[in-house]
Amino acid sequence: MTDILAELTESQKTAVTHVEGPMLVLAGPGSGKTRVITRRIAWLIGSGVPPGRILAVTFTNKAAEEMRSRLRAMETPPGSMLCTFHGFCARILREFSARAGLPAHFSIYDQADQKSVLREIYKDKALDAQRHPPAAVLRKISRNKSSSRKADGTSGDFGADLPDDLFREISDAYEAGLKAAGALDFDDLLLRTAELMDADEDLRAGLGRRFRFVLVDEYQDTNTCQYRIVRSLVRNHGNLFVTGDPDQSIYGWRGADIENILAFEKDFPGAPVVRLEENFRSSPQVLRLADGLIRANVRRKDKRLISKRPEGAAPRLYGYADESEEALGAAAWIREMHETHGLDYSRIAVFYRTNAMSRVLEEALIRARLPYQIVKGLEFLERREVKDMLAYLRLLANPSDEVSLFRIINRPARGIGEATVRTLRDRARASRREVREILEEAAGIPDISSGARARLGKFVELVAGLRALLDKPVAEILRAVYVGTGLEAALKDEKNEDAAENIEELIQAAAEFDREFASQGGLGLYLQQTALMSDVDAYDEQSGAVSLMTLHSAKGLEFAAVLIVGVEDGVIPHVRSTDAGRDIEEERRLLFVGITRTERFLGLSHARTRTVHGITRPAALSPFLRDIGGLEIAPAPALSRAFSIGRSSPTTVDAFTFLTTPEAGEGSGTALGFRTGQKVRHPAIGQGRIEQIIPDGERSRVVVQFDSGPRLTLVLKFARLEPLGEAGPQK
DNA sequence: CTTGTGTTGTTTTTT
DNA sequence: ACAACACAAG
Repeated sequence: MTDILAELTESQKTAVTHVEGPMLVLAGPGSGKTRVITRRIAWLIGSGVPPGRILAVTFTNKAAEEMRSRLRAMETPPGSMLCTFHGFCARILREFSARAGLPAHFSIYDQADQKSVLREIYKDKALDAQRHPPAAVLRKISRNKSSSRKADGTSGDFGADLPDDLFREISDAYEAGLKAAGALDFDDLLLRTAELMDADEDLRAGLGRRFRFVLVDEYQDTNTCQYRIVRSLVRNHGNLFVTGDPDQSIYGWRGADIENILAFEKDFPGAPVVRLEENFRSSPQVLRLADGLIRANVRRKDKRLISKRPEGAAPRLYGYADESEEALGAAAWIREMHETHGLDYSRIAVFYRTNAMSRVLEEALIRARLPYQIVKGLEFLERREVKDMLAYLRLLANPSDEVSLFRIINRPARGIGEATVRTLRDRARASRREVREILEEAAGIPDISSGARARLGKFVELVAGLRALLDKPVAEILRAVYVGTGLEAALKDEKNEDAAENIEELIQAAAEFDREFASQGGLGLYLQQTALMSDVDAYDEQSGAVSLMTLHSAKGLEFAAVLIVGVEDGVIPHVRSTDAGRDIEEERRLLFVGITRTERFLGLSHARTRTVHGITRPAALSPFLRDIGGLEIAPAPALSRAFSIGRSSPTTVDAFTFLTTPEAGEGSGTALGFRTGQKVRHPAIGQGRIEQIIPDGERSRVVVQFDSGPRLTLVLKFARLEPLGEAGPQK
């Protein structure tokens, strides 16, 4: 019991030893939050609470796993429920499937599955996917479900021709489709659980007794459904312990409501609030930068960030001509971190705003022969052959699963073509029955050719045969599917060794699952786990490789050295986040989250032009960096030539002078020193001629036609244009 | 019914 | 610029 409190600060102790009643822990980045949660679980158990009475909800499986292993290390008795919200809900819904009106083996549909459902609907209703983009429809459906607020009109979905009644029609058909397929999407998992507890008081109270102590991590990222679930769970005992940080709320776009944490004290009057403001992760320099940045936000709880770490290196800002140079610069930066500072590659990370930005980085790292891992776990599960295999499994577990059925009915090719499938589908729709029922009696359908009928019959038999294996270990089922369906033979025929290897890997992994979870339920749990896997879950801290990931994925992780690329207006904050009334503060928080992952070395980089969708545009430095103008940032030294690759030694930053010495930009009049027609030189792009001047105070811009081709609009202050031959030749 | 070609959107972030 | 997807030919 005593070592549970070892090496804790006073406020951490207060949180750890809290037992009855609600508590809010406002935990700044690096403040030992995970430690507090795990120690509190240990404390509760040490005080006699049976482990099974404790529920701790985390944001990612990774975080849950981390806690589990820390508890194991502390030799805390196992048995507490540590999982993600979605995992928890999936489990509850499976346990009480009958009361929830769900099939025992409901499927969980991911985004790709959702799209398939919509595709079918679009076919049925002859809708134009161009005019009414399915993605926009899905976004809206998701929003409605996860906020479970009355839909507040039709705000937001720009560009989508989606009148209310059409949306309602598609949305209704979508829900009907899911229901018929015995499937739930991610939002349903939460919504149905919330509804179930509202509708079934016995069940709600029972769960409340079962989970007498509820802990919720990352509370700032809960949406309305999750909030409802939590409130229902603790209604009788009020033992709710939440940790979070409003400044790290970055999931508003998927329905997370920062109000949940901001209003905690109103929801639970008198609840003690513990602030963890000491940061055990980042150097004072990093923290100062982060603090200066986040202070610009209005909707937050004021909070100090106090570094308990020794002084470190000054954060640097790097400027490059374009994203390729930036990527090469990143490689050089990584090398410097590794070689001069002796950091292991696995302690180094590069963050970016969008997944698409990883590509250039990858190319550069390959060229520089640097080991890296892209934290994107779903890539493997998204392989076609793997998805096919999983679709078979889902179909075995849930015969109604139409998306899975259509996916594999002709995979490998077994002569059941589009025409046949359409007939089945149309008949099912016409008679308002499930496709599988039609399929099973297909032998008697006259408008299917006898050949096709025979093939359908064989398929039905095949599936029935496989279904007999349902209770076997997952690896065994997978093997039977692989061989029995002829997939193995087909891949061999195609000489598709990659695919074959992937499937072998899948079976291997399943065998591991079987060993670990044999007792807790077979195929159902396996499918649930694979469906609820997330990107970060694949992050391997011991890979010995540099980690590349999105800023979103980075949350909860920490690295000795962090480089954030693309710190530009339009990237961070992202263009799509600035329009349609979305919250710009969330973008600032995103950068804050990225910065605060850093222990010692922080780099920010930006490119002066960036190519997106094949269009090259000039990119101004992120306006967020202006918020930290008063802070000390060491000048960015050009990286030593020894580290630079090819011709791409990084150029020193332009904007920097402005940030550190504001007076230089303001009154000097340099901005006005330019005139139309003047020849200028840009350190990265080369020579050019000013075509136009757009005066706009601090943000005065010039349009420059460069000799090398591009015509760019540049913000004078950032662009560091040199006047060239003032008395030079005039036309 | 598969295979190849052309056209289109796609990209913000994810459980 | 690229992938997915529809459409056309073999």
